[in-house]
Amino acid sequence: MPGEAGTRGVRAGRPPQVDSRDVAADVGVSQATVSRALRNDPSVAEKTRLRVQEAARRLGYVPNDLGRSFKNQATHRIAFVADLDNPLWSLLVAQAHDELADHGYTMTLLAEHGDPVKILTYLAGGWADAVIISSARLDAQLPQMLSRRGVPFVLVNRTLAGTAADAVVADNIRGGRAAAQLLIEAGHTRVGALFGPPETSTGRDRELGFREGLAQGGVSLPKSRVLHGEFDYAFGRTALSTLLRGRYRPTAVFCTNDIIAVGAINAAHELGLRIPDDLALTGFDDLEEASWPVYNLTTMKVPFDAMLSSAIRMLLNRLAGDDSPAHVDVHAVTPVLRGTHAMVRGVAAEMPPAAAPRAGRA
Amino acid sequence: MPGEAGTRGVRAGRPPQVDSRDVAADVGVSQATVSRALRNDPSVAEKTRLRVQEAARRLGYVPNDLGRSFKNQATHRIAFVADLDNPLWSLLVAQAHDELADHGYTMTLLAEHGDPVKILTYLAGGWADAVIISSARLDAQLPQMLSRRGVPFVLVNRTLAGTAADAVVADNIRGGRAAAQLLIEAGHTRVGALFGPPETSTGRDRELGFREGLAQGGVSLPKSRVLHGEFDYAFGRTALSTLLRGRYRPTAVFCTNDIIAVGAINAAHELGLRIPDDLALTGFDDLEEASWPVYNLTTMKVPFDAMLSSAIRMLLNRLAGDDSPAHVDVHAVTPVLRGTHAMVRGVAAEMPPAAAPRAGRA
DNA sequence: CGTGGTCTTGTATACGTATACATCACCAGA
DNA sequence: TCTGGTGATGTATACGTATACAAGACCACG
Repeated sequence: MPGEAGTRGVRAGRPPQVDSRDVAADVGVSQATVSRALRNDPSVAEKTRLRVQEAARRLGYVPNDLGRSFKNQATHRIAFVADLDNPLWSLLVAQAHDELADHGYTMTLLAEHGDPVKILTYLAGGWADAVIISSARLDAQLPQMLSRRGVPFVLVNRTLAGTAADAVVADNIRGGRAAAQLLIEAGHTRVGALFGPPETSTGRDRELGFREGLAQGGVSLPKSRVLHGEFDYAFGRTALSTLLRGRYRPTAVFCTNDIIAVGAINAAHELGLRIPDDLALTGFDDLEEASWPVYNLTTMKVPFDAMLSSAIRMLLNRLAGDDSPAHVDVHAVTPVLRGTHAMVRGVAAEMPPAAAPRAGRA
Repeated sequence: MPGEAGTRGVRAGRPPQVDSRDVAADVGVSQATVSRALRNDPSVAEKTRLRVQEAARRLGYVPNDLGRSFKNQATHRIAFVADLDNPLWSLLVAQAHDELADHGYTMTLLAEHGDPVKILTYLAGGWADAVIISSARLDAQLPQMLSRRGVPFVLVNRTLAGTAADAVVADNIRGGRAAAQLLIEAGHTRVGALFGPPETSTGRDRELGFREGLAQGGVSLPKSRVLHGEFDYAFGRTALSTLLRGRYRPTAVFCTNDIIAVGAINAAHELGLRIPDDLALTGFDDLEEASWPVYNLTTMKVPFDAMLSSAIRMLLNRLAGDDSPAHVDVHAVTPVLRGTHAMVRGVAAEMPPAAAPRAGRA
């Protein structure tokens, strides 16, 4: 007969694992009673529960999570799909970890750049109870596949075309508009832009809003002063130099997120440009770095904390059985005025940048 | 009879899950054959395997990961315990994710600041096959508990007192010494230091090495020019100001990691100090930011890529059955000379900092 | 035509836990 | 004393997969 005592729970080369039956044998009760006692089932007599708990502690019993998950067909685990090439993810992941832990969930990380089929195989196989998707491209197929499989998920920071899905986003269009107004009010007329990837909703919407804002203010945005690229440092750094090589260089540049702006500031620093005198910049996101003295970046605050909390709340509700229609939660964006934009007093600089007197507003 | 078709695999409110028996019924073979066919067991006839695979695809069958993990008592999942308060973690996690994925493992993230008992409960319960610990305090109990439980683990970047455990570290003592020599060779005699937490091996060893290096060069390090704090931006920023308030302010400051150095540079920027003319700085780690123009930080390169790869290799070997004695892998640290240290030409500045001619070396 | 072997598939079972149901002890009330 | 009820525990089973073992089909060869 297989499964004799002594052969059970032996993982190759490891100490034999104590299971609930061992505890039961020790106390002299059934395995079921052990299970109940440790889960504080009220039907277990107080005295028995104490004896079981004592024995469990003494024997070093820890419930086997694999058995438990298997039985319940639930893992208490939530997958976080992030774009690990975008530094923003670490901010979101750290917060998500803590909030999920508060609710008894753990988090596993999946990179978006991984094999999508493999990712789906994991997720469809009961690998996690639900999914947080923090950085989807508009054409991503994962959300549709998940909803077909009935795996709850929520999109954070970005949305998707077509799919009706729970999502939490910032009001990127308004934010883009506000950024445009900021630069226009400061007197800039020769404006440039470093836009993010058009296949992301953030990239698309911020660009859209910014263009709208400029149009409302009667300021044009010629193609020669526009570049598209990734949401990363490298793009900001190289693209700014490119932008400044043009014939009519901009006096102000809209950067579609703070990372790009940081890259741009570094490029400006390297070129010996003074900010905001020679060149004004705005970012988007209000990462912590934006407030650091070396950057002191004027930007649009995106309330990631609140957004992520909201997303997690939505997801936990779904897990609790909420089956109301998909909901998109839009959070307002607020300008944070720091030192990288400035009032233009005189005429904007020509080829050799002339100093514009500083007039910080915040 | 329970378990009739139609009631199986129904998770509350979700589409019924297709299991291997459904596929078996569809093809007209046994469940065992399905399992074998999809795992490419050579004992399955080619024709049968194709029929099974076709049916699996058609029915949308995905193996239930919970059942599989349960059966195998293995998750193909590795836990990464990190200190989420230290920005360094995101660098390590991103790389670990990809390397583990290459080997068929997924990664779950656990914050060190979480409840240690809960963490242990997870890990002892078969929750992950192995553990990477990236940021242990010297007094951490987790490693001992893991080794008692027989859960394979490896320490990255930091080591522990007493415990014999697999670990991969940088040669922090030598690195500290090299940093001291660097400043001494540049002519600094009035040196200060922003040391990290003494209860981390990195903090302790880098401090030790730096003190040794200074002693060898005959340079003293009075208490008034030393501060201890966390490995974070806030410490660097506030501590530098404190340091400069002293009577005999340092002309050069050793920062125990790059994050602290970045904080210090920001503080210097805020105070209007020129670097390296008014104040020289060195960091430690060589994060990407160190090379950015606004920082241009002279630092000690810690080869995190190689270290993490080595750690993962060690861990996978353990999982493959390697039971050789614990091994500590020490990686060399190399100075990266950039713009924040400089040769001191004249006499070091007194209270009102006088300019020292710039003499960058790299 | 039987025998032994090879290929292929089926049958049965185990992994550890949670829980529906059965059972038993005990006590209150008639 | 018997009945019905309650509280506590035991028994049996299911979750989905992987695999040892049994067994059947088929062929080659004597």
